[in-house]
Amino acid sequence: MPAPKKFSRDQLASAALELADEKGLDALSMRALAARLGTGPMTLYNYVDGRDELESLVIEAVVRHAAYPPRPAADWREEVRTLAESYWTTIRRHPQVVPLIVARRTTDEPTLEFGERMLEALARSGRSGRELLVAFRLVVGFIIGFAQGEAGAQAFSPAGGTADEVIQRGRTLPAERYPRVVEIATASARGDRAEEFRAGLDLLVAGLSAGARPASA
Amino acid sequence: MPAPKKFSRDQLASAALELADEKGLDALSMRALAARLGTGPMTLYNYVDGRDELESLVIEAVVRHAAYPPRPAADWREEVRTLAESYWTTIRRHPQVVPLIVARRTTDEPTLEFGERMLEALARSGRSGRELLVAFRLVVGFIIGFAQGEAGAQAFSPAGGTADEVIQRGRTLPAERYPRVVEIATASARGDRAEEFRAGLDLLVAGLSAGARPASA
DNA sequence: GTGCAACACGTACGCCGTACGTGGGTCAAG
DNA sequence: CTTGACCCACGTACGGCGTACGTGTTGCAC
Repeated sequence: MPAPKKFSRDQLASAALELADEKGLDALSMRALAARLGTGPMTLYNYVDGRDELESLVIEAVVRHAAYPPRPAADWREEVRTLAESYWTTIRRHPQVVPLIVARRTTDEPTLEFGERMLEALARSGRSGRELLVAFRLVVGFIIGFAQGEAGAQAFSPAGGTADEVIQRGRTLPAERYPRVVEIATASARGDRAEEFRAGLDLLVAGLSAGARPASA
Repeated sequence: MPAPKKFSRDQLASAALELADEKGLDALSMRALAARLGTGPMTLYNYVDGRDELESLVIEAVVRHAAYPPRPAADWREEVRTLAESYWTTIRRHPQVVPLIVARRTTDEPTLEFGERMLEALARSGRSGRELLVAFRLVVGFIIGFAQGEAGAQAFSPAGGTADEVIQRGRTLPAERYPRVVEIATASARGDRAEEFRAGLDLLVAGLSAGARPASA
C-alpha cells in the first residue's frame, strides 16, 4: 500500500551516533541529521517521535554493541566483573554520548538485557528483593559514575575541555587549600583508566562479598 | 563609578534554582529567568557569561546547602557515611536539577570542599595516590549513580514521568523475559530510598575496609 | 560641569523543535 | 486500466531559544 521507506530506524540511529561522535552532542539536531541524510527535517518524524526518541535511539545504538560471554561465569564475582567491564568499555568508546547515557534512564532492550544478566549474577551472591536492588544500584552507580568522571567533557571549570585538559587544570588548584584533590588529580594524570576501573571494581566486589549470604557460589 | 547593580549573582542563582525546581530544567532559560526577575534577557549577561555559567550557578546553589559536622568523625568509615549521606540528601531535595549535577563535572567551591573533606576521610583508610583516587571515584560514583537512579525523571520509557510512575511501569515489564528486573522494580516500589542508600553505603564501606591498609583508624 | 566606565536593555540574527498542509508514490479493489 | 486509500516525503511557517551588537542611562572622579 504505502510508498517504500527511504530509511530504516537503524540507519537513523547510526547516522545520529556518527554525528554525535564527530561533532558533539550539541550538533545532534533533527535538522543536522536530516541534512546528513540528504532529506528534509520533517521526514525524520516518520521514523521517530521527536528529539527525545532520537536521543534514546542513539543511546540504544551505543549500548547494543556491548558483547558479553555467551555463558555466565561460574563464579558470580567474576561474572559481575566481566559484565561491568564490558559495559563500561562499550560506552566509553563514545565519550560524547556518555552525558546522555548518564543523565537518562532508559529501558531499551539492550539495557534491560544487561540489567537482567547483571542481576542474575548478583542474585547468585545470595541476594533477593531489597538487597538485590541495593547491590544492583551500587554496581550500576559505580559504572555510571566512573564513566561520567572520565568523559566529563566539562569539568574543573565552567569552560569545559577534554578530560585530560581538565585534569591538568585540577593539578593547578591551590594545593594548600585542596591538597588531596590535587593529589588525586595528579595521580589521575598519570594513571591508566582501565586499571583504575578494575581496581574500583575489586573494591566493590569485596563489599558485595562481605554482604553475601553464606550459600553463595 | 558605575550605575548601581540591580541584582546580585546570588539573586540570579536562587531565582534560577526556583525556576528549575518549579517548572523543570527545560523551563530554565535566559529569557524565562529575565522575565522572572522583571528585566530584559541581555541584562543577565552582566552577571553571567552565558547559559552554561548559569547552569553552573544553579548547581553551586544546590550543593552549597550541604552541611557537614564541624569536626570530622574519629572513625573514617563513619565520616565517609556522614559525608555521603549529607551530600546525597542535599541534592535529592532538588530532583529537577539532579540530571544537571550528574551530567556535568564542576569545580565550584562547595564541590571542592566536599571532595577535599571526603578525601581526607578516605586517606585515613591508609590510601594515597592511585588508591585514593580509586576509592574516591567509587564513593562519588555511588552517590551520583544512586541519585540518578532515583531522580531519573525519564526512565523505563522514552516518555518519562516521575520516578514512581517509572517504577510502576517497570513492574509491568514482561516477567518471563526480565524476571529479576521486575523483582527489583517491585522491591523499589515498596522501599524507602534513604534506607536503600544507607544499605548501599554499608556495602561500599565494607569494600573500602577490605582494601584498607593495616594502619587505618 | 564634563568625561567615562559600568550597567540596562531593545533589536535582530540564526539556530532549534515541530505542527500543518500538500503532493506523489504504491498497492487493492472494481 | 482506472480509481481510491493510504503512507510517506518534505516545504512552509511559528514560536522559542542563546546571544552579538548598539544605544541610552546612570553616578562617581576630577
